[in-house]
Amino acid sequence: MPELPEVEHLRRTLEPLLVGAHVIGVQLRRRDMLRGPRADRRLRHGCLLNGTRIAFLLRHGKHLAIVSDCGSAMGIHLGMSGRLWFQPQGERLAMADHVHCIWRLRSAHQHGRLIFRDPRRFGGLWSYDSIDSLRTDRWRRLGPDALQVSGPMLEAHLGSSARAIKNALLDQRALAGVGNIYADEALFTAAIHPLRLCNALSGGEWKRLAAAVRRVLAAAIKAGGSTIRDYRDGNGELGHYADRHRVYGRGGQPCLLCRGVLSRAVIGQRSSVFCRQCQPAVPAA
DNA sequence: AGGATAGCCTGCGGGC
DNA sequence: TGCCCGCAGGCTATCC
Repeated sequence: MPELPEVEHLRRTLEPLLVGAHVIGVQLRRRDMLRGPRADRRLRHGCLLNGTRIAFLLRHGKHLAIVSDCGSAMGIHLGMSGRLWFQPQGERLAMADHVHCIWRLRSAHQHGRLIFRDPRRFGGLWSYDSIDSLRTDRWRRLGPDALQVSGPMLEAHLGSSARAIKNALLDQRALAGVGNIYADEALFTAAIHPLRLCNALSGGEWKRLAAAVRRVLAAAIKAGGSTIRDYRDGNGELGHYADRHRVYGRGGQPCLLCRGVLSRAVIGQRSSVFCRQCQPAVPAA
């Protein structure tokens, strides 16, 4: 369940390990994990960073990009169960099943491998000649990054929508980076019921919601993200934000604010947890 | 055209 | 012990 905080924490932990390293070999074990524009079969220079030197890592929403100093870029999406980690040379490959791609890296101070594993294969890799073409082809459809979102931005994108706010928050075209966990957490923090319709929210509520989204995401990044089952960072370490979830996964348990029982409902085919008292369906006048 | 729905995919835990 | 089922939810494709 990597959402924005997990991907951003991953970016931060991988950056010092990868930047400056030469990609001296790429082993793509499952060709169909390379998505988007068709790649040539031999992974020529630049394709999936092959033969390049890594310059920097970017993130937008839940999407990660690794950019080489010759300009080529690789897009990565972790889907539901994707993991990406660095392993120093000499260590045996743990969890070798479902490993779809391995990059051999060499730098002045360290040799090792970057490993992409994704059992459910909802994620994938994309290869581009430039970061601009990745942005144009892949990222153009995404809304503003959730870490930077403001009330007016949210209202501009969603204010006229007839959808429930919970569904709208998960729409990456409107807001990039929020998934089921942080949607529930942000709605609870903003005291907004998940079934409220977008076109019925006030300017003040949009502002409150945007602030809640930013605050929840920033706190989660600081804690290294939420490890529910699969997530690990670039060094294989767990994230600790799941200990601080106030509603996600806590249906039937007491609300931490009012001690009432937290409700669970399926909204847009996804489980949602919220507090009927703290997040009223009809806001107080 | 916006919005709802089905489908992709594997692992895990509960019930029997 | 082992099997079956439901659930987890990222996204895209398709339909209404």
